[in-house]
Amino acid sequence: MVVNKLKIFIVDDHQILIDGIESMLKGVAEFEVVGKTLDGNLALDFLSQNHVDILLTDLYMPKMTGMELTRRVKKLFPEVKVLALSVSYDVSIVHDLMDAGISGFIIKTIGRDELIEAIQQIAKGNVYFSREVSNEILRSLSTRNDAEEENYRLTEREIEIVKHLAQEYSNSEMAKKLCISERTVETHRKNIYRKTNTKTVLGLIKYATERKLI
Amino acid sequence: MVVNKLKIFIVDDHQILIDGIESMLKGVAEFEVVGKTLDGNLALDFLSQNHVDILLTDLYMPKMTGMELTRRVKKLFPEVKVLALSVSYDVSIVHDLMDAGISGFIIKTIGRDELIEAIQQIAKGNVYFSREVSNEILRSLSTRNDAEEENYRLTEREIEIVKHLAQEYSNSEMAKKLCISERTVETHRKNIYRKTNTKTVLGLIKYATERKLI
DNA sequence: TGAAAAATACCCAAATCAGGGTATTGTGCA
DNA sequence: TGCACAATACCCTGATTTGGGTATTTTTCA
Repeated sequence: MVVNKLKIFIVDDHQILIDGIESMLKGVAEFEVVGKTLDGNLALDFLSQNHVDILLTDLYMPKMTGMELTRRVKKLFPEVKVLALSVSYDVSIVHDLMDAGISGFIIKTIGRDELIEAIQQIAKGNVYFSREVSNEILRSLSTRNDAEEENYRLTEREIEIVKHLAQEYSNSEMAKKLCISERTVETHRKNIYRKTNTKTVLGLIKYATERKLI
Repeated sequence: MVVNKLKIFIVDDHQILIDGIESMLKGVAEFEVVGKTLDGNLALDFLSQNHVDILLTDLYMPKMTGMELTRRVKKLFPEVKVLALSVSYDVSIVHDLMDAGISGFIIKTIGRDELIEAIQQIAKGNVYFSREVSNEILRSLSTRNDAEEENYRLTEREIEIVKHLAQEYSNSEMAKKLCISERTVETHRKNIYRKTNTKTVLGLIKYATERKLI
């Protein structure tokens, strides 16, 4: 008797990881990788025309973040289960991901076996989090409310400013380059500092680098 | 007739990438993954006891960077060819890697085919760089020699200042912490900027990081 | 012991940034 | 159609940094 295979779709901006995961999942009889893309939009296109059980997505991607992709997927195709893959964990983002309807969250330090386990669990309807992540969630629940890490998202324009800051542009240089007033640049910068809770360029660039915003 | 397989060893702090690459290379008859670790030191241990043709290593790892691993490997086992894998390219680091004796440098946006090609090329004794990387190297070579790279050395105190700057200390904070006048900190800073030919904290930190001053 | 280098400190001025506002316009979503 | 948000721009002020000096003391080393 033929069992229906779990149809899996992979999104990651690193081709090598896609290929690797695909090779890895090929060895599992109950899985079938039905597609893969480097970019969230193409994933949405695919989902609109094909049946997919599980969407495995990287969180930090240039064009569309895993968060945004999850939101859209759950809105358009709520039956698709989403498993997020990240290089690191960050409790604040996990919280938002759960709001967005994520089914699981694993970090890249895990191996083949745990990946397979995670996929099997969420296929059953369970929720799966890497041990590191769930520990951190528990820890943060117990020490909540002291330093409320608000999770503001930077707008595209703001990220553009951050990228320029990373290249050592001054406010006036950015104003010239982007054809906007220096006042506007200052406003963006203020908003960015407020949202990221940073106070210096260096701190901001560290923040942005850690979160792969740039 | 049995052909000798290329013995490959993988080092990456992300287990999933290791497993993925291994699965990927398993499909290639001429390759054999003889080992893999999450950590450079264990790789060195392995190399001391086993024959390995190619060491495939991530560049950014917590305990030992790919750069350091490359240096040690080429010193202890010069016949082992090293292929570096990175999420992004940075010309200055590529230059240092070549000094360290690297055979190839690829970025994670490449796929299975290019990875295999890269391994085959460097096994032959050739050098392989991802297109993005080699383009950038050529570009940087063409714009060389304009800003004479004087090799001033920073004093210990100056490096101490740089380290504090990297931790987002302001001049007045450093003055307090180091028990010196704010004027002195300013002087150090001026001298540092002059010696390193930088103008901003961020630029300085980049300079210092590239040269491993901090 | 004497010269060189390093660390210290100060003066001055201009440029830049940080942080507090408010306000207008356009766009997309409910 | 109206609200929320993004992008734009301006006001103000104080803090901080940058960049040009000079100068003294301490350390290092030939």
